[in-house]
Amino acid sequence: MADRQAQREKVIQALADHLLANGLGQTSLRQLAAACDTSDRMLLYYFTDKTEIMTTVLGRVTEHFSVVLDQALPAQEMAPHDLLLKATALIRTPAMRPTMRLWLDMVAAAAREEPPFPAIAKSLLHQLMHWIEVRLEGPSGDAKRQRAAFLLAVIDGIAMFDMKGGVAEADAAEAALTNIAML
Amino acid sequence: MADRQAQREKVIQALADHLLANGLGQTSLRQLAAACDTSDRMLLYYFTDKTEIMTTVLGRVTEHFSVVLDQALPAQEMAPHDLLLKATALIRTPAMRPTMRLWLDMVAAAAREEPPFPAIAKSLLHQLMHWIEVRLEGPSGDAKRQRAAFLLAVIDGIAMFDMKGGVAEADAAEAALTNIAML
DNA sequence: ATGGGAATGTAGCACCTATTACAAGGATGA
DNA sequence: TCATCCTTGTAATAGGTGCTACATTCCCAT
Repeated sequence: MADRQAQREKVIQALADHLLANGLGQTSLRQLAAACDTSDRMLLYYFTDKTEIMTTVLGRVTEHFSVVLDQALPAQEMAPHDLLLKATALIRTPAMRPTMRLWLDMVAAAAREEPPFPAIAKSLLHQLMHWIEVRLEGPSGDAKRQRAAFLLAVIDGIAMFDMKGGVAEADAAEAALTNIAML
Repeated sequence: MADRQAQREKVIQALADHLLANGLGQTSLRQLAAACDTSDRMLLYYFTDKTEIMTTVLGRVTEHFSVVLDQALPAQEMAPHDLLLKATALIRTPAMRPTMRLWLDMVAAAAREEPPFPAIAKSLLHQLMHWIEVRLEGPSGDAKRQRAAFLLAVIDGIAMFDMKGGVAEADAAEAALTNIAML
């Protein structure tokens, strides 16, 4: 019998992949179990709760998300405009789509005050804000935080177009970015 | 017995309110029935399907949404900057919050390719684009469409902050709007 | 080899889901 | 008055949900 801790680790990875591929819609214990080739019984042996499963797996996903973002764009200050273009292009990458879709699912659940999603969403939001602030040139302070929030809104808004089936609108908004100036 | 058509109409209204108040999370037939003071049995007498219930009610909600938007801001051309400020303030109104939350739920469901949401989301997206283009000064064409898409991305992105529990970030992004210039 | 504990399977619980079959109420036209 | 049809209730279907009780198998230390 492979020892419990190792098995649990494999399950977390498999479930992370499953959530990325299928979103928060197909998450009954039986479906999750099928996705990682075990039984619902065993899932509740590795974890105490369905809640613990979800928080653990989603925690893993968001960790990975942060790492990917950090590696994709060096943590080096740049002009707002450059950051806007690069971050938007990065986040609209096909490889990023599953992650963004899952992120959207989580935000929706958070907006509906469904634990544990509000906490997860807020935490990831702060991480994203930090990711931007680190890469944004200029002195820290309220002004920088405001610019960062604006950039994140734009990037997120454009990514959201893709989720709505509005690829054309996303392309259009991205094209418009070249004509934006931030004072 | 109040005639079927009239009763059906009342039910649609009550369910629209219920969805606005509770999102797409609490939508079992029994819950819907309780929300409009009838029985699940009767819901399936007024409508053929749960799907028909949802499409009808959500259609009503989006219709109402469009009307509210049209009435809140006169259909008159203005500078991009003005439109951006006014639309953002409008959409962040507390009264708008239920609608935005439901809209978010629908986008999430659409992203997960769950019928009938992709169609609904795309349609509403086009309505919003049109709403902006009508109010945006300057000649029509690709350039205008791009600016409109950008504006919608910003507005939506800021509204999304509120959904994530990031009121502070939404405020910050809104404050940053005064320093944005569109060429 | 054997006892003990960890790992896993089987079966079931009580509850929820959309939907339907059947029957009964109630009004309405003949 | 009676037959008919529109409306509504009751109850059941077949399946899904998170979770648990019990039993079994398996490995490892003694």
